[in-house]
Amino acid sequence: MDDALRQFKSEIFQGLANPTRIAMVELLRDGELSAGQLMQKLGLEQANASQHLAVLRAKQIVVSRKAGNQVYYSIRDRALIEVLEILRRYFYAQLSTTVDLLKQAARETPKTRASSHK
Amino acid sequence: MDDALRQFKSEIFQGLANPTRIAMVELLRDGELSAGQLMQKLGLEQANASQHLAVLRAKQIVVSRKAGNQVYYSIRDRALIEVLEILRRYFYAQLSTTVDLLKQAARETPKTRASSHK
DNA sequence: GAATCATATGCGAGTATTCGAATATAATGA
DNA sequence: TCATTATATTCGAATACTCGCATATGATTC
Repeated sequence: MDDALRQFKSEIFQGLANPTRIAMVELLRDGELSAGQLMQKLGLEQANASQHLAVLRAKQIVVSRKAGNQVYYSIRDRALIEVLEILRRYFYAQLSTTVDLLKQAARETPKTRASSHK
Repeated sequence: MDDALRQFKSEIFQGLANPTRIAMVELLRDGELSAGQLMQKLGLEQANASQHLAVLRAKQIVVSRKAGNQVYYSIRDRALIEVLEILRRYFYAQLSTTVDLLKQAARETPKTRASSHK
């Protein structure tokens, strides 16, 4: 039954494993938006936006609500926002580590900058 | 520069978008393990384990430490454990919602169980 | 009903992932 | 040096993803 959980997690991750879809989820952070609004805000082809939304739906990341002519999307669970937030902090932690390493490398080999790493 | 962050996030997600790799990260939760230990605990082909570990390395999810003959892996940042933990809670929340829906459906159509949802 | 707007789906090409089998490398010990 | 152990890399086939283009569906308005 643990397998089911890992399967579930990996599908969530797969759903989020694309920058466009992450942008969509981030835009939905503060409330629902229609497919058209998402498409416009992200400058996507209509079909492409719809395909990405289909993935997010399939992976249970968003839910959709039909209102007349259009379809409104919202995040199914705030937990996912929390996940993105953790990764944001992680990113900056990583970033400063990297910057520190670069600074250190620069100090150790001050003559040439950018000593190509293979 | 927000694009870079989304790119980064999506790569992390891509790295975790596979049940085997999730299992690896979970096994590393309590400390480092060698490639061989991971392979054995998960019953993987040696090459396959190594490939998955390469992905986890490439996506900056784990770090490796060589000790003599073998290579020990550990999680680069506890944040990732936290992410998995959030998804675990999310999973059970989803699960009970689903169970509730099924119970409700069963109550509404008590004669036949499993009215195939297409 | 016809025209239109919002969204979804199907198709095909290009690219990326995943796996097992085979091979390569690197450290250890005889 | 040779053999052995631990790990990594390469290759090829199968599968999956992503995109643009074309087409389909569904609601609204005339």
